Amino acid sequence: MKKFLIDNQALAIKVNGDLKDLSVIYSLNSNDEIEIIHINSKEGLEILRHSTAHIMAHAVKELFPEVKVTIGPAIEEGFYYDFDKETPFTEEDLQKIEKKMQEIIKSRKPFIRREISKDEAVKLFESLGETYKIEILKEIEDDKVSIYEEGGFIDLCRGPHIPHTGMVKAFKLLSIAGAYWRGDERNKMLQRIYGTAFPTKQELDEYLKFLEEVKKRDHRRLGKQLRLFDISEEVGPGLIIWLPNGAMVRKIIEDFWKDEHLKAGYQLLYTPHIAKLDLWSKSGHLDFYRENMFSPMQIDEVAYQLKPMNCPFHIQVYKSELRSYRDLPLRFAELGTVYRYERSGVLHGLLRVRGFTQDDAHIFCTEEQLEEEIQKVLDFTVFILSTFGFDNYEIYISTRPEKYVGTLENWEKATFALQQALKMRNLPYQIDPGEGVFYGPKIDIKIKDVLNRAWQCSTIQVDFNIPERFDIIYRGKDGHEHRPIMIHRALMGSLERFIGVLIEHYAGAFPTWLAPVQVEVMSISEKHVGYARKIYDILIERGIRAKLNIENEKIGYKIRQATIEKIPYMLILGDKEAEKNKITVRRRNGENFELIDTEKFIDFITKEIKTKKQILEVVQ
RNA sequence: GCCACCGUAGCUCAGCGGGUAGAGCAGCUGAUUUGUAAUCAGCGGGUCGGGGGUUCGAAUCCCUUCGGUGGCUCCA
Repeated sequence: MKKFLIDNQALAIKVNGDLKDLSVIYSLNSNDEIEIIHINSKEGLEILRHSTAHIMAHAVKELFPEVKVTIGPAIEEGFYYDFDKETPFTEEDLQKIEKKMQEIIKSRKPFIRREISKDEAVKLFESLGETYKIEILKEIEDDKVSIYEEGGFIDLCRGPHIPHTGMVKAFKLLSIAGAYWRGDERNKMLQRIYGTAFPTKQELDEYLKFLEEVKKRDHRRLGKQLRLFDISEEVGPGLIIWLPNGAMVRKIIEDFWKDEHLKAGYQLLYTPHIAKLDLWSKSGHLDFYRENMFSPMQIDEVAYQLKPMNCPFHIQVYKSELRSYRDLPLRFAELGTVYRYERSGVLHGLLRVRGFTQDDAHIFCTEEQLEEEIQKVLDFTVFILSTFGFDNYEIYISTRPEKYVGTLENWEKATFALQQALKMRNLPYQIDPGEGVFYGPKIDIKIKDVLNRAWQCSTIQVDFNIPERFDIIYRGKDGHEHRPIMIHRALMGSLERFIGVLIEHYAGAFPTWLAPVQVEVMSISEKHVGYARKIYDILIERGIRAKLNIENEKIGYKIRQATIEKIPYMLILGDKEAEKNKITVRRRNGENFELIDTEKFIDFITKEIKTKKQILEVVQ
C-alpha cells in the first residue's frame, strides 16, 4: 500500500471526506472511506503549492531571520506568502530564496503535523516572535490547533501538506508586491512574494510559456504597435485617445451594435455628459457612488456633475411623455460615455479607465414582463458576444450588498427573476453573495478568451429603486397608476474594455469584418503602380477598407510590414497579374492564392465581412 | 490612495562607481526597379518625464512632483 502511494505520487488522502496528510494511512480504520489525492488533481496541486509556500517561508526565515511570517495560501495559479520585513525584497533576493528552497527540497525534510492546545501555540509563536500568528490564533475558535514543522521551520497551518519537501519538483518565484495585512489598507503594508509550482518541470515550462503568450497579447503593447489607441500624459491618466485604426474598429462595433439594437426593438438615445448635481442626489448616486464620481463644477452658481452613469437621463426620456401599459416594454439604448474616478493605482490600459463608453440600455417594463425581458436580454447578449468570437462564459448572480436601498421583498423578487431567466435558458451560473449594486441584484457575464481567461463585460441589473426615486409611472389596464421596473444592461460593458479584451483575444489579428485595414494592395515595382491603383480603386469603390502600398520597396519588405500590421489580406501585383488582369492574394497567415479573378476575391471577402466569420490565427 | 520597481530620439532599448548623450527600427534624401517576413548609402532628430538640491561639473547621487508597471482594494 505504502509503496503504491509513493509510486503514484500521491500527496494526501481524503478520509471520510476530510483532507488529511498521507501519514494517516498508518492509523486508518477498516471501514474508513478513503480517496487518494494525486499530485495532478486540483486538490493535490493546491496542497503542493501550499507546501511550496511553506518552504519559501522557511527559506526566507533562514536568509532573513528578522522577518515575521504572516499567511501564505495557494491561489489559482500558484501561491504567495506575505512577510513583514522592514526593507523590501529585491530581485536578487528572489534568486537567493529560490536557491535556499532548492536546498530544503533536496534535503527531503518530512512535514510533521502536531496538534497542540491554543495556549501552547500562543506560547510557541510568542517564543518565536511571530506576532501575526498570534493574531491569527486569537481568531481561531477551536481550542486545538495544528502546526506543521519541516526541517526546523514551524508554521501554524490547517494542512494537509505533502509528505516531504523532496516532492516539490518544479517551482518558480515570480514577483514581489506590496499587500496590506488582511487586505485592509488601514493595516501595515507587507511584502508579498508570488510563486508557482507544478508536478513536473514540463508543466511549469508550459505555464511560463503561457505567461509569455499573455505578454505578447497585452493590449497595451499591441495598441501601440498597431496604432489603435493612445493614453497621453498631457491629456490625463485613464483617458483614451482613439487613433484612426482603433477608431475604425470602434466605429464598426458601434454600427453593428446600433443596427442590432434597432432590430431588437430598442430606441436609440443621446444624452448630455453633465447634469445638475441635484439629479445625482435624487438618483441616489451621490449617497452611494460619491467616491467614484469626479468633483462637481460650478456653472452660473449651480453645481453640475460629470456623469458616472446614464440611467437618470434615460429616466428623463421615460418621463418626457405619459406612458401607458401599451407602451411597455420600452427599451432605450445609448452608447453613453461616463466618467468615474478610479484610484490611480488601478488604472490599466483600456481595461480600467476613468472615461468610458457603456453600451448601455434601460428597459422599462411591468412586473409580469420582467422575466421575459431578462431572457430576451440574455439571448441578445449571447448573440452579440458570439459574433465577436466569445462562446464561453462564466455567469454570476450577485445578491444584496451591505449598502443597499429598496425593500427586502423587492430584492428577493428581482433576484428570483434573474435566477428564473438563467434557468429557462439553461445557462449555468454561480451565486456571488453580497456583490450586487446598491439598487438591485444583477447578472454578470464574464467572457472567456482564447487563453481561457475570464473578463467581466456584460451586466444585467434589476432596479426597483430608481423608478421610485423619480416617481415614474404608467397607466395600467385598470386605469390606475403603476410603477414600472427598470432593467439596466450593458452587453459589451464598455467599448474601451471590450476592445481591450478583443485585442488580447485575437492577439491584434482582428477578423476581417473588424480589421481597420482589410486589404493592402502592393505593387512589385514602379511598373505596376498603375495596375495596383486600378485594383485599389475597385476595392474602395466596393466598400472594402483597402490601403495602397506603392512605396519604392521590395515586395518582401511590403509583406513584412503588412504582416506586422496584421492586415488580413495582401494583394501582390506584378507583371503576371497585370498581363492577365488578375490578382495574387496572400493571407496574413502565409496562405497564397495565385492569379485569381478580382471579382472572385471581392465576392469572397465581402461574404466573409458580411457573415463576420472568425478566423483565429496564431501570434507570429 | 498605499508598497516596490521603472521613465533616455516617434518606437524598442544601451549608457548610470558624476566629466555636458548612443544603437536598431521608424522618418527624410538619393541610389536601386525589385515576386512572398527587413536592398544600400547619406542626413535630420533628444533642455535624458517636470522641478529643486549636492557638486567646479548631474542622464548618472539626494529630495520632490507627474506618469507608467506589478500587487493590495474596487469595478464596466
